[in-house]
Amino acid sequence: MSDPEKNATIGSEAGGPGLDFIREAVAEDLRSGRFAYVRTRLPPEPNGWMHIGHAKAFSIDYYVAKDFGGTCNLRFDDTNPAKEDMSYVEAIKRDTFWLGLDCRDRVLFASDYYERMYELAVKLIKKGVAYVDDLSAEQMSEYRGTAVADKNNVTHTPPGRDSPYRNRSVEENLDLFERMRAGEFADGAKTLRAKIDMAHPNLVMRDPPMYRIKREPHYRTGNAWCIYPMYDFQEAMSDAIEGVTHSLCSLEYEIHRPLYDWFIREAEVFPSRQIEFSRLNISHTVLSKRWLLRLVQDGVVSGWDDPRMPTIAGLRRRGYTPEAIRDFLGRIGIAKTDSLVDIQLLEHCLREDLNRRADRVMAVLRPLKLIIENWPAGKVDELEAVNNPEDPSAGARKVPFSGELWIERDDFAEVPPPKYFRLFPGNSVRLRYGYIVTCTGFDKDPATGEVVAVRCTYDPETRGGNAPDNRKVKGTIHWVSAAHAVPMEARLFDHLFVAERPMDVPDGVDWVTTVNPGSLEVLSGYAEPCLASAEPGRSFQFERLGYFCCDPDTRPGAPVFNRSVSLRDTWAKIEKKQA
RNA sequence: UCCCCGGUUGUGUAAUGGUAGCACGGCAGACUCUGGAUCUGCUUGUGGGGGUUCAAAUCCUCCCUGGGGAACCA
Repeated sequence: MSDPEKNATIGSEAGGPGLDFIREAVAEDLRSGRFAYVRTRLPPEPNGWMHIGHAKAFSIDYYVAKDFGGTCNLRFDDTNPAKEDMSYVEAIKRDTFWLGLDCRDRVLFASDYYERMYELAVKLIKKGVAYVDDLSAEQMSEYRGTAVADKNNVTHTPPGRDSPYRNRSVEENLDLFERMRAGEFADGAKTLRAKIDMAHPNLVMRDPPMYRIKREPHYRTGNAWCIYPMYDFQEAMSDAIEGVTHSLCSLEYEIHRPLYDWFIREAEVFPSRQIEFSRLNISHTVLSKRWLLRLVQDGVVSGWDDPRMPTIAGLRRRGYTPEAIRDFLGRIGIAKTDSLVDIQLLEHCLREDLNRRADRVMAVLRPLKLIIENWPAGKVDELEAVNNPEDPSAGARKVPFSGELWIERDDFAEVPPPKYFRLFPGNSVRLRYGYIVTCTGFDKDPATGEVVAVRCTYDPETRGGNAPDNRKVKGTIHWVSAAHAVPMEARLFDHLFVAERPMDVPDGVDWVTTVNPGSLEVLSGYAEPCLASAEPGRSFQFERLGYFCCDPDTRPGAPVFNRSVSLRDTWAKIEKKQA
């Protein structure tokens, strides 16, 4: 790595109006000389799957460093062996890099600093600002005090009480801490605590624990340690060890900042600066490891990578691109207000990205037979279709056309509603890239009354969809030649929750039960021949229907597609208004 | 007021004492071989009251209101 100081830039665009408050603070720190360079870190705990909320936090860290010519570490905060695992490390790395946050050369682990942190803890003991306590967890909690509501519902925080072990001598504390490490005491029997102020109005500052005894094999250090640092001490020390200038985190840690600063001051280490921002909330979904875990465990979704999940793995499987996600994260901004971002913005970003890049194809999701009565028996026409009108370099392809086609059930109406300009008896539509046809009638199942086939005649002069007589045909519908169609499965998704804020449920209602029952719909349809060989992960636009991504469940000859997002559907709006 | 942090159109964000702007959504129209895309227009906002000032979203003050805060989790 080159000298970071040489790379520090305030940047022409960095420093003026329009900067978010974090970049503003960073620019000021560079200007004032508080820091000579910028270094941030992504601090995941490897205990679960990464979701788009993490992606927001990560990209703030990553791009703040990048914008100021600094560096960004990917540091795993792995100090709770009970929950952590190497598989999560790999999953988080994969998702982070996939998003384009490339910290490949700077992957670090807090667990590599255990020895150094231990030494720093000893330093605090020697300074007389840390002590070994024998209180149990329950006792400690009771001694620290708690916020209580009085009869007027005003909460108060009475001062806490000193532990009887608070005034042990430095020598005794040193000895005890060493023996904690050596494994002489049972789990939970002792803790190392910072000696701050048991009457502090901020509960976090009332002699918080720094180390606990926990005999649990660690996924990286095995049984080398039986004591593990707690978050506040670990975070401050890890940041210092790495020379992190700006330790960016979400608002929930705001109240921990005084403690973060206290540890830095007392340990006399590199003075990282913690800055907090609000975490991401998105409407109609939940963004919390614990809640997402619940959805997986209860079988509400098929797994962490279910396409309805807001996890990175889920979004990827759904068909989200890194570009779309990054665009979204850029648009929502950075602030300290509690916000709820409309999921429509995320969907908009995907549409915009895929519109530029996805090849168009034709597929029918709810098939209805269309019979062209005057089509020469056995004739097959090869018609040329444009792959992507937004991208001429995508070229064109041939699509087979014959006398029996599949069309969308929605594209025929026995009795047309107002402003309907698709197929109905007597009306003409254009078959996309094909011919203009006129509806002559339809067949009904005598028993059920269901329309089973639509009949029409075609105009041979209109090959390719052009009308030589310049007549106006309002509707253009998509189709698939029945004889050439590839059967396929389409999975349609709706919001995971109907409610904007799924967690806001009345007392006594379990939020999990409010999952949108219509969030998954599986259809059997037909696609044009080129989709027979679609590769998992590839995205297409099914004309007039939406963007679809080929799912890993795809088997040879049996493609499966996930609808990533629908197209904007003006007709659906009109229909809704009419209803 | 136990402590901390917030409150700008429906949503998210900008304006750093000097024209309240942008994006998404919504609505209307143009165009179109996707009722797609694209383009144009429109609408609506500084939580409230006082104060300082020529001038306040911005500074002061009181009130209202939302979030966070006791873990041997991070």
